[in-house]
Amino acid sequence: MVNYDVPDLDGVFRALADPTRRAIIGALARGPKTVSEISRPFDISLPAVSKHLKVLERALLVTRQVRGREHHCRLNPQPLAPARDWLSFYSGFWQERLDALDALLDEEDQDSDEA
Amino acid sequence: MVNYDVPDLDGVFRALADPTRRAIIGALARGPKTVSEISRPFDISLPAVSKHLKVLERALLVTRQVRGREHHCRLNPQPLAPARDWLSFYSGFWQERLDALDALLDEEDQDSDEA
DNA sequence: AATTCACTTAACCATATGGTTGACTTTCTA
DNA sequence: TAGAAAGTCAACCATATGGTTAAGTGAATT
Repeated sequence: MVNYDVPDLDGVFRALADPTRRAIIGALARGPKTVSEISRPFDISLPAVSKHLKVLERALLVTRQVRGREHHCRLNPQPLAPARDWLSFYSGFWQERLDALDALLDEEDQDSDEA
Repeated sequence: MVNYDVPDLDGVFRALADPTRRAIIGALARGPKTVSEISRPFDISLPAVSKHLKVLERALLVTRQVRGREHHCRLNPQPLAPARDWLSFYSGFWQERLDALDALLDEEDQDSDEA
């Protein structure tokens, strides 16, 4: 049983950690595509693309609709949001605050070293 | 030779695809820590933590400053920004536009099926 | 009915990952 | 100066990843 309540950051980040899969997402952002259409620009075998799609599906980033012998894949960007939020939390506007804090802590460390 | 111009999305996303490493980042966001301090809350061996830190360092997310026998680790959030930007591009406000486009393409597909 | 097309599955390979324990180096301390 | 402390490194293990080719399944075409 998979837990749909807690966002699967592991799966999403792992899915994004491959340039081929990111490119697939980029392609699907322009609209749904069949597996063959997806695989066309890549210099790898169809089974390799099939595996990448399975990883993306496991992360719920891609859904598949079978029509006859064609599998139409579509991007589902929803799971990207928690990942983006996680990253936004740890990067961005409060960076300076962190830097200032680090500098302060460094001074304190040096003070205690010198004491 | 490592390319510092192009952001290493692979490395950053791979580094983030592990809950222990994300927790380490969370801990370091509260200030620099030694390796022992970092490893304390975790139920894994010190070498395991050491490996995680190496992955984070390779992604330039953590820097290390050796003082005597202690290694002080510090979070470097910079590499998170390109990852966050990538995610922001593919999730967020223009989601609705994509949904509308998908729906439109679906209608066209059905039209051509029925023709 | 035979063949081609769109895919998946299976088996295999090399390498990476995440963990362990044990040995080692270096630094601090009693 | 002996020993403890902070870490890394090395070797090992099980499993995952990303790729391949070959075979299999089911739908369209001729």
